Amino acid sequence: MSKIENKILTDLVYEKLKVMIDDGVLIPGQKINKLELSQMLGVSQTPLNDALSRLAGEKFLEQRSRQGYFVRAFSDEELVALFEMRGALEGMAIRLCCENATADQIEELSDCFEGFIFPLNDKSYMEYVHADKTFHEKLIRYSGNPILWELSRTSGYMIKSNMKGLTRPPEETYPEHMAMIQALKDHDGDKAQQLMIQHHLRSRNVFRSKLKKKEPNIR
Amino acid sequence: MSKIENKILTDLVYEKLKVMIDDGVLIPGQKINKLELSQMLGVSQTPLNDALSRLAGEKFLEQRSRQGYFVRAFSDEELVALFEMRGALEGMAIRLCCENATADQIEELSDCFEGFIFPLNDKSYMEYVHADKTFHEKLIRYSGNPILWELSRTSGYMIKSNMKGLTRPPEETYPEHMAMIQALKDHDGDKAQQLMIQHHLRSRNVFRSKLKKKEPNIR
DNA sequence: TAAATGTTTTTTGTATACAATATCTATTGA
DNA sequence: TCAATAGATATTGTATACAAAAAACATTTA
Repeated sequence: MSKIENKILTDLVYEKLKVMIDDGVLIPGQKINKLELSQMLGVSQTPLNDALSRLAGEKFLEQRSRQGYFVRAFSDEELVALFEMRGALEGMAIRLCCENATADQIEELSDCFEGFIFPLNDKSYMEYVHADKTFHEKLIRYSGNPILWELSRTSGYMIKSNMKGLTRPPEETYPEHMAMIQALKDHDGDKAQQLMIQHHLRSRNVFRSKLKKKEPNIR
Repeated sequence: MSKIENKILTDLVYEKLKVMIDDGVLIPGQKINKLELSQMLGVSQTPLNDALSRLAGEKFLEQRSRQGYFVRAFSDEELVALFEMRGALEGMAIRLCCENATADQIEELSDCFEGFIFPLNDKSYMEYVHADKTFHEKLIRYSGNPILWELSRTSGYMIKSNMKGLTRPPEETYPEHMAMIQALKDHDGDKAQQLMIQHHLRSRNVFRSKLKKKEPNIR
């Protein structure tokens, strides 16, 4: 039997704000006007403050002394760092999946990318975006590591790096995903981890090359 | 010229609480009495609340609806997960060090474990504990990844897993550290990452074997 | 015009009050 | 003696008020 929900206002505000960030109602870099926002949500400033602090702890927001809260924006340099982090975490996740995931779960992961025929049309492109997201999410869930799972749901880092669309075209990433799925089926943790790390480092390189083009002008 | 500090009360409370958790004044599992604590610190409940929320976001505390805040305690299962996470993150850190760290920085990393002669006496054992901590910390700093660096300073996961003493004896970990340092000097990122992951997974196994001994009784 | 100064407005950060809820304690009945 | 209930106490969660600081605006001066 499911528990009766008896949530606290703070939690409701917290969840609402997270959705607002996810939906782009609150834009990266934007200043949060506490008074305005609390009136908009129909709550006092106290539960809003609590929610804002928590979101700052989770890196969705940034607090600047005496200036208030701002929606966290990631520089190109930080985006590079973000993909390195994801490579690390998801690399470990897929390794653990090789050890812990059931046959059914591996089947499910494999099914994510079933039936794509290239070149993709607009509809199947959208489906690929979705497949990509669920694949990486399920990997974490089936890794059996509760900390990774918690991080993926509550860390602004993980969620924000997942938000923007694809960084590389499906033609490029599809074979990489296939190779990972093969490694999963072979229960080859070392191989799978290597592949996942490479997968994310290649995405990182997209941002890093952007960065390098800028730098010379600054010097 | 250094800026004049004009910190907010919330931040001071936040930092104080972090020290209190680190020093064991606040014990894992313990309930936080807000009224008592606010009086102890000589502040009102508002800045305390903000600090508590932030610390919950960073996973130092846990908030249970209508019961308040508790110092976060990690089960054996979560400790296993924690070391898997550290393996992932520090594995990436050492890989990046192979790419980005300067010769001086690699020298500095190597120096951490200079001059240990086995068997260690009480004094040199303590020095080894310290060396271990600084080695892993510097790796993250010299990786050039600002997100990893931020995480290592503000994530309850990272800090808490670092708090307890050594999980394995120096005799066992010393050669592992030496191998990593060699890989660093060779700028062999793949190798270094592999070694680091194995290093932490072995520590994980210490907790995992504890877990397995318990399980059969539950069934 | 543009920079510097002074004034007003807005917004933050903090304290405090209070109602709702949980926890503890005492009492009753089996 | 123990469990169940009712009452008292403590603690949380929320609203509100207000001082201090920042931001915006207007005014003066070069």
